[in-house]
Amino acid sequence: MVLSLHDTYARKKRPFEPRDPKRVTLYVCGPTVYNYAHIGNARPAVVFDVLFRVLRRAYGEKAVIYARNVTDVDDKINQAAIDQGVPISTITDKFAAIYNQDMASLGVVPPTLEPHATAYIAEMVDQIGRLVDAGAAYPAEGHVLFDTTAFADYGKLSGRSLDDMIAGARVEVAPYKKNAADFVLWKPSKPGEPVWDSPWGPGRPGWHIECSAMIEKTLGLPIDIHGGGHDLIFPHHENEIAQGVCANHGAEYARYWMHNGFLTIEAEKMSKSVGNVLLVHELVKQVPGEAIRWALLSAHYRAPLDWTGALIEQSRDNLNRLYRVLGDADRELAGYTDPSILADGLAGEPSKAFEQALNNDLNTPEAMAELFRLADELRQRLIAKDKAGASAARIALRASAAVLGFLESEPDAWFQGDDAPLKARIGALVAARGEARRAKDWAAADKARAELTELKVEVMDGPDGTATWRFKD
RNA sequence: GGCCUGGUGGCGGAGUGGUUACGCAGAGGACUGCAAAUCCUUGCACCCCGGUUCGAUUCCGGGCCAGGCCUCCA
Repeated sequence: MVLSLHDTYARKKRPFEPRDPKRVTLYVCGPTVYNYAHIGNARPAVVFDVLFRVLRRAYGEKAVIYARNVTDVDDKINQAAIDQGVPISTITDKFAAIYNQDMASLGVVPPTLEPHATAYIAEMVDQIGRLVDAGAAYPAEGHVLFDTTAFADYGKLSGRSLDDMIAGARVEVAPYKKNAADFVLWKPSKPGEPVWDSPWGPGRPGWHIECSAMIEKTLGLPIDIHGGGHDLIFPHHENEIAQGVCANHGAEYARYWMHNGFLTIEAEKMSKSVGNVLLVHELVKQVPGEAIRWALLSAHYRAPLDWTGALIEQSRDNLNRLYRVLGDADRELAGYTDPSILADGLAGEPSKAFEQALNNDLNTPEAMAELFRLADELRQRLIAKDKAGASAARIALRASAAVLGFLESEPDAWFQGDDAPLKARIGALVAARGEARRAKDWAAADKARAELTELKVEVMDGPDGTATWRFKD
């Protein structure tokens, strides 16, 4: 089955056909590194991580080039540097590293390339120069502005006309702009801000030019897929197209545009003023990264997602269910050697239904429902004592889940953590309870269970005094 | 005001022109020393109004509601 993706530009789902199946290119707008990433920042990172994984499965690991930029020149960064009295790089290095750590904790695999804006200033200056030469940009009072009337398709991605934009302009138009909708490509730096030389005077690049220059340099036009948050469609992506096309004699810029929906917190927009900004850095201390990832993928990527306490609880419960089956399977199948694995040495393939769900514009909720069907299949095989069938089901479940970045832990580690001394203590209590149950000393058995409950441990008794246990959430 | 999303059962959330999503929570049963886990059974839905149709939650038109963008914002 063919992968089909919703293209914002075409406003419909289209079969995905890369320009060159041996070199599939994906670009996603990454973080501005001046602060910790919040859960809203994490959504595109996780969504496009899934796309990256799907593309790599389809075209091969080496065939997919995924670039996610790091914006390290920006007003907010400058302000943070001034506030803290440190060089810009102190801020950007720190938060770029933290961003990568946080994303890794959510199971996001590193992109192929992570271009930093400050490493591509020369390319930006070059692209601005070509825009000026092409008559699509003009210098004015130390700035260089893009002339939006020079690009006939300006507004096509976001569905706006220039008239709309002028009518809707809520900001005072700078006097040096020819048209209200014109945007900055280059601007003079204020004292104390980072500054680079350019033919139009010292200064720094505008925000939009970063991405188009880096795309041109790192991936080459046209790229196959450009992704980002829904809120970036206008003006950021609209402007990128204008720059990329006009600087390259009308060449195509990106062949598919994908945008993930907005995330709210308890039905409210996340903002500092509301005080509901949820940092990934803090969240991963409270819940497993996989559960956060599950929550982010539990809605289709284009749909709005409301982040609530109930959502994250439910996500953890969902994973618990899958890990429980897996744990039972591991116990039942201990010592069982699967002949199919020996035969071809394959790690296993996801189920057909699972792949179909993902191929249908990354329908992660349906794919996750398929994980439950596979888990159910596994459970039924275990009940039927069908070891070969159970083994096959376990492989399908793990292989499918792996495409989404789930079930990456061992079940015992998921439920029991890695605190060895504590585990030893719990193990002793569980054993004591088992002894008591064999002796039918119910009082002693209940006492051991009560002590375990105090440690937030749940015991699951088996026959003959055997038992498994896990931490309650 | 313009543009873009979305509106499904108690909750989260897919999908479909006419049969089950799936998960969580709830109810009943089995199992269990009692539990937990597990299994079986089960109730609960498609924003409103028109239209197309034998038949619409699904297609078309209109409306209402919620969120986002139009200024930095994923």
